Amino acid sequence: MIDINLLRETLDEVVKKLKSRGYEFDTKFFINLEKDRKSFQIKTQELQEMRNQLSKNIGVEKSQGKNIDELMAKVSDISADLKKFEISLNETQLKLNNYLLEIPNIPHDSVPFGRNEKDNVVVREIGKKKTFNFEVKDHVDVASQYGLDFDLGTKLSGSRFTLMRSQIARLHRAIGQFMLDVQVNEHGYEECYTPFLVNPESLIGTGQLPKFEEDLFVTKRGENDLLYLIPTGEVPLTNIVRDSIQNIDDLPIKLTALTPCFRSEAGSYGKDTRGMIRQHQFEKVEMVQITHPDQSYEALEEMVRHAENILTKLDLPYRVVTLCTGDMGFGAAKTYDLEVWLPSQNTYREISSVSNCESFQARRMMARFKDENKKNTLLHTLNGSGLAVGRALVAIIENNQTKEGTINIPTALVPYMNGQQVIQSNP
RNA sequence: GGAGAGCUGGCCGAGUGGUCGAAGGCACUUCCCUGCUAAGGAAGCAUACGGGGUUAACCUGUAUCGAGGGUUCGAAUCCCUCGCUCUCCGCCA
Repeated sequence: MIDINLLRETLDEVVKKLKSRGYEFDTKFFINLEKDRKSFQIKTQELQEMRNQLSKNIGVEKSQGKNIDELMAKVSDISADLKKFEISLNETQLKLNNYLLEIPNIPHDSVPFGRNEKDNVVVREIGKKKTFNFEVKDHVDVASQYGLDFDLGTKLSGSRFTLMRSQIARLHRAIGQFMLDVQVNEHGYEECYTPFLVNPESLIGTGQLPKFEEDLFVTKRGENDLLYLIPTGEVPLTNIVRDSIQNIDDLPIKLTALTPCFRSEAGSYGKDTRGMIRQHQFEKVEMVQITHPDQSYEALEEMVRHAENILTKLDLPYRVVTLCTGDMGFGAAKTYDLEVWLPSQNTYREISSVSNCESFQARRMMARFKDENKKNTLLHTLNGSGLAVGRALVAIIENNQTKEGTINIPTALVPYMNGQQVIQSNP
């Protein structure tokens, strides 16, 4: 949620910035609503003040034995009047709030302008793309013989679900464990195990609700008792600080978790239908940092390095891109994507996304800290993948395939594979 | 799933219809006193939002005693619904 005071004070500027990311702000709607809100609120509070004062007088005069009928009648009138204004005020504030909840974050000034992913800016390309002296296969063709099974995934659940078994299941587990260990042991994140089902408040806090409900899987107990499957570990990790006032000395708070992620991907029916690039369920190691507002952009760069470190250790070629204004996610002020090289597609594909949400989520969550002057101030929240496990598996399979159809296991993962170095038919 | 108890400010804890945003204590901050062992004294100390303003510091108002409704001139206090916590029984990994 963006700061309503920014809208009140610098409306034109905010509207312009939102437009740069493709959001049309309804200025007229907002101004009218805000005008209503103000008049209703002033009137309501005025009447409340009168009522409180007169009611107080009733108590006093009653104890003095005076006749209070006239006063009571008067307050009664005020209360009736007040009720109307209270209802109007509530309705207006609800409307205003609902509108605010659906406005995306304001892009940081350093974010390049652009309309879509074509306008993203490559920051750096790291690692040598391997050359193959044979025709490369994609991960589906390489790994089906080792336990990657899409048919059974479909049988059990439907499209975009995968069953992994034997060596591929093992490798998949190894990747997740390895990534989590690096984030905890080398980068200083606190390891967390989180709920995978969360309440609507949490999803409003991080920005998935109310606007993107169709992307979520929902579970139902009673009619109004909903829990959602987390679309990313960002949700439980970031919401740890919801409705809290943190101590400045505890900042930054660095959290990580290996969690499954569930996405209904409602708007992506035609995309990536083959293989496990785009699944309804996948695992991801998430990094979250809760920082002082002055430090969030340093933290952003640091988190990109933390994600890069994983790719480097896995010996995977990748590039870092800065997302342009038009391609950023809802809550982000600035985002870097890490894209890993996939030889079968002869292209880079997203494997990590690291964002600074500034105070956007913190405002929704009322996540604050006592600043240098003892004033409650909104925190900044950042999140990033470190990394997506399923896509890392794809990248490893494809980049490390051999002419013989075996898969070399990256050195960093060998200890997690009980010393195994190659995936092959009879290990 | 059954039975019972409870939910008040950072914490403990008073308050059962009227001047209560809420006694008292602890913790914390500043100051005073004291030559010193967690000694004494004074003051301050919740959050959100609104209005005004010389727009960081000030003045003022409103709301908030788990949440939401209701009764009432007036609700922390009475009624209803829901949520959460704890105890006992059952069940279970």
